[in-house]
Amino acid sequence: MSNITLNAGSESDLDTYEPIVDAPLANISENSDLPLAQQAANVLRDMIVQDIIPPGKPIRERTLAQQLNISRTPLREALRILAVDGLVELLPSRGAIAANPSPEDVKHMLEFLGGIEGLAGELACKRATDEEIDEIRALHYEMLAAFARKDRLAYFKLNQRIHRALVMASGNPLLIETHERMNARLYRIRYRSNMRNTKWPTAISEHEEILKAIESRDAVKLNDLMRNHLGSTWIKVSEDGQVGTADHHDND
Amino acid sequence: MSNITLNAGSESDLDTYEPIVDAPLANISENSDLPLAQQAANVLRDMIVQDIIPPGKPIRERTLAQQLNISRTPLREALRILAVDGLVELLPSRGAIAANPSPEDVKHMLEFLGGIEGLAGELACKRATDEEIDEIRALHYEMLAAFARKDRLAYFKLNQRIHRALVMASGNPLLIETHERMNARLYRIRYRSNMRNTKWPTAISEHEEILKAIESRDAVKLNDLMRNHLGSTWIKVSEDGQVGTADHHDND
DNA sequence: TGCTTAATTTTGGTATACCATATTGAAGAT
DNA sequence: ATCTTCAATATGGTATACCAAAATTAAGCA
Repeated sequence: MSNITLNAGSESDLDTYEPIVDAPLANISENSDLPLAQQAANVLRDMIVQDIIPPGKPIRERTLAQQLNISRTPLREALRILAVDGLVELLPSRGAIAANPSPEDVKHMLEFLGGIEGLAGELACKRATDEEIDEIRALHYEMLAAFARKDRLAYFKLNQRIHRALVMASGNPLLIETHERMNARLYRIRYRSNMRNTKWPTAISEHEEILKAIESRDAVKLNDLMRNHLGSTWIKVSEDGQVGTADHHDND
Repeated sequence: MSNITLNAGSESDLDTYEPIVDAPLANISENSDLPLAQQAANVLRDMIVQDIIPPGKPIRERTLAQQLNISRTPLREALRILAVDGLVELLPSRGAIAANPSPEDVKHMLEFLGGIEGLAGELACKRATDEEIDEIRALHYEMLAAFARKDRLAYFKLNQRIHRALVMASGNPLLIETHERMNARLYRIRYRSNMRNTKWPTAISEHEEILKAIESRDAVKLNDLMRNHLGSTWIKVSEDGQVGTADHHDND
């Protein structure tokens, strides 16, 4: 039984689960033009993605609303939004918990994400501007720099940016949005996987091929590469066994 | 300026826009175990998909809540859900309107849906059970029957069922869900397109090929077929010009 | 001591009240 | 007659109140 709380500085699980270092949380401000529900959804999304709210953890409406200084109404709307996004699971008349995907779920998600990236890569080969490709190349070399320094965090973030840039270059808003959402759902898992990954050189060589493919605008090749690129993530994840934080019937 | 109202029996636009005949609307019942927000989302989804609420039409919370015999709270939650689904557009502090995709949007959606179906088809070739393929074959022949009778409505529904069955056979829940959602967003448009389609025989021959591919479990072939199968829809849509019901600054 | 059951508390679901902003319509000035 | 300005109204956004169903705890029984 773990005891992860909403507050930073909680006690257990920290030896096995390093906190995810990331951008600061989105914050809720009075003078934003966005409705509170939307702002709350953004904050909550960050909290779940960054493992501040770990998988399976019940989300109590009153307490969380109080912490965010909003009422339950916009918070509930935010929860509905995140449920459609797959980051929150709504249990009928039993409230919400942070999504807790099974290993099988993760396998499906990675397969799906690979497919999306493959499609996007194929389209990107046809539609990317030369400037977009230049930027991808630049990111690639930045990533190599992070690799050389063995800076796993920097590597991870650059890796994400490259994939994102490739998908953006597809020019299809639905691919972009779908990619972003699925990425959020997998972020936690891939982050952990990245920090432990022993097959780093393999990933690097795959990326070399990806860069070559987009540079030569080889659509079929890039599709295939990106389709299977995430496979290594799955191997890592499955080797590590643990995917989520399992049951969270305890807390606070 | 059109005058389509929520109530049946409205006046104009009916000569150019036949109502979409479909299954009865989901209904809101007291004794359902689903929360009202979820039920309302289902009803609203049907109303939008079936063009009872036409694209661009403002959705007034109080009036609609009254019509559905619920309060604004669950209705608003439903609107948030549908917004994530892309069926509703939320204008900040100006409420919600039924989604009104531009021709460009539709083009992207069809491209995306084709990609999803291609991926699903490829996986289906590898994973479909023989029984699933049998069922697809059966649906195919039912569809041919509808074609022989020139029963466009029956044809359309069977066509949808075939595509759905193929995607289901992929065994990937995310592909299935994504397909279903995108299908909902395109339903209205494809329905209209189907009712006017002049290249019916072409579609039929494509379906013959699709059936052959899944029967022989030719993954690459089926991917390609399904990927480009929807292209004809776009040609039709773009030829017809009008995609949505344009502006709806008037109403009620 | 362990199990069943009843009282209590917590929690999610829904309705309503209230507020601020946006929209509409009327009045007045040019 | 047209534009401007201001009041009236409608509408979305948020908070709160209330209820019913769960979950928890306490009490009673075997």
